[in-house]
Amino acid sequence: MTPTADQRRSRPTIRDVAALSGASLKTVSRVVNGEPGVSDDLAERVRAAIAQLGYRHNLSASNLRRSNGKTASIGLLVGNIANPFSAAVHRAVEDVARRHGVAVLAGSLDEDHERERELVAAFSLRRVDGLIVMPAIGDQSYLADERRAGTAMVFVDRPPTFFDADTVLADNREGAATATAHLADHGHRRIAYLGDLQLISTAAERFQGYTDIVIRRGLDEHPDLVVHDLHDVDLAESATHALMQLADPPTALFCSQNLVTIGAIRSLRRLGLNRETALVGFDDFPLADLLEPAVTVVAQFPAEIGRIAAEELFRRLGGDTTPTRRHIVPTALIERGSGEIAPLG
Amino acid sequence: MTPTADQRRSRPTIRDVAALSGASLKTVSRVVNGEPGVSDDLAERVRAAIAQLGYRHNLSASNLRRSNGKTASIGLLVGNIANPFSAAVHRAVEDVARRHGVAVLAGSLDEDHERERELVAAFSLRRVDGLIVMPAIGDQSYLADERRAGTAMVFVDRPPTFFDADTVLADNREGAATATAHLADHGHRRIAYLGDLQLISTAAERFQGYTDIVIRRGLDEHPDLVVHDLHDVDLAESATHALMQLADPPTALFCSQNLVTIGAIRSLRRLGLNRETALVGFDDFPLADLLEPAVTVVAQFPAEIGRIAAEELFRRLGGDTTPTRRHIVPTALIERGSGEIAPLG
DNA sequence: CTGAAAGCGCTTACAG
DNA sequence: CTGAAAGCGCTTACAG
Repeated sequence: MTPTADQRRSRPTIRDVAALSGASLKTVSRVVNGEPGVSDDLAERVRAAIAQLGYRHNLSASNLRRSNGKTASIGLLVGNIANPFSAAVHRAVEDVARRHGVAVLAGSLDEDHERERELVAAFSLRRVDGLIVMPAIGDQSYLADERRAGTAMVFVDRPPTFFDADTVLADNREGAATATAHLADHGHRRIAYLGDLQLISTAAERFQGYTDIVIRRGLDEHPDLVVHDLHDVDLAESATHALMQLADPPTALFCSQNLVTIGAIRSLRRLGLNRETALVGFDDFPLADLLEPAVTVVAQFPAEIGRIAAEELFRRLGGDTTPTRRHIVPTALIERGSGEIAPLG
Repeated sequence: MTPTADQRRSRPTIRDVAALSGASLKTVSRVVNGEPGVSDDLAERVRAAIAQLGYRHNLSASNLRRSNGKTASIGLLVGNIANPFSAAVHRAVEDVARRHGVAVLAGSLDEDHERERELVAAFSLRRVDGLIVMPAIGDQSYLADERRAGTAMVFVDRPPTFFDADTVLADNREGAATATAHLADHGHRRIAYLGDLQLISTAAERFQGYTDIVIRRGLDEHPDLVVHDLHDVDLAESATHALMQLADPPTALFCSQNLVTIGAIRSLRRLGLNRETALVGFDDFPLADLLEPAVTVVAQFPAEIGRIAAEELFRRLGGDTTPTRRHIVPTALIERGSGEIAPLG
């Protein structure tokens, strides 16, 4: 006896289903794809064979011949999958993709341009229909080939460099201005800026927003009050420590990013200054309301950013060829206490 | 003039590369796959053509004919991609997969068994080589077909039900016992248990660990001290509130899960009891050290769990057919303050 | 309503 | 070292 499909370890194919049900390949294909024009009787026999064999359609093989060639999968490139902002974007993208029957491949860039190119290549090899990219520092002109091949693309959180594509951004400059103005409104004139790598566009935008208010309100300007390139908690903590040792220390801090905010809080705690130094952070974080004082932040809405980006991508995949768009998602100031501390004296 | 490959919008194929370089399909295939036996000269011409055309290998087509049939992609199913525990597992899996040149498809289950089946089907359709699953409540016997078809599988965080497969778990029972014993060591006899859905195996294990110590140490046993089925922050908060209104309230709380811990803390804060009620949480969380009091926890190591699971999966994909294994990853008590509060009086 | 032949982009199994 | 033919699992484009 020759082995039948379900005795072998390999997967049953459409051929096995055809043999068992006594239908042709094409008829099985029709049933599997829900195409009309198969008698109820035959369709039922085919379905029974599918169930009996545990047949599972091969999407890749199907796509190879199919004219539209969609793989029903998209790629998502974020800073770091384990980071709450990226994770919230990811979840929102997943939810939209799911409604479209599309699977999501995801990868972390760790601010590494080489890694970005590798991941794009890896996803391209797998013929993703589209890409949602939170780009690393570096330019995106290399994506031209990819787009020419028909891959849809949307950028999130940061705009692409030397490349034009749909982009969904938080209102970084405005949000930072709001944070800084809020501190000024509470009487602060020496407001420090603690920011991430200057090469990151969001950091640059947030610094602009801070500067806008410093100039407009005539606040104290001093090079010591501005610290850039704080990319992790430890750097932020020591920078804050140094800042508070100045002869004339700031009375308020604007922290342009999550990890910076946490580093600054650690430092203020250690110095016992957390109840007298005002602080506003850019980007909300879990438990910000349970710290003492609770932390005032400019919240971004990563889930909203992810959702819009995914919808934009599917609009493009649906054939929309209108000019490139840029969505700006507003931020919101959440007053919790740390930003409402008045300057001493 | 007929359009050439790079003028059309579609992707160039191996055929276009062959035509441009003057080599045969097979030779181009050899170069693309790094197979030996191509003269330097020809290989160089092929590479030049690839670069000029922006040719990108089609992994699906390649796999269709290839004997091993590997898609170099795996699927990861977690509770919720946006949850820190799941996200940490995901990142660890990504890092291992990356070293193997494998891409990761990920999806969230939201404790929904139907969703689990849908995602497995969606990933199966895409012929993932393996699956790493943090299963939802419900049984996993439906995976038998999938495994017969050759898909490797590893379970994380929770064991599969009615299905045997490699599994990587935290030491839930032991960790919960350690937490409870720690509270007893600090003089507590009325220790409440606040837990997640009893149907979740980790919750059941943790309750066992709590019970082990209650019995061994002869601690107070009262039905009011045990609250199950707290699946979110709000439920945990109100359950804690009710607990503290008892005629004889607990002097210490063991919170068997992250969100429960946070809900309990919110409640204690609101009641002004956070500095006099001892609390140990299962599973660490960001900023636990910055709360007041800082939160003592039994830490799990999700990155470690994810890494071991991924390595296990690749071991199986590499052909290992030894019997199913179960890895237990130890937990660690981190004393930060909340767990070291002595009972009043 | 049903199916036989050709072909998607690639690799296998050969032959030179 | 190099390549022509057949075939992977499916769909397209036809024909009945």
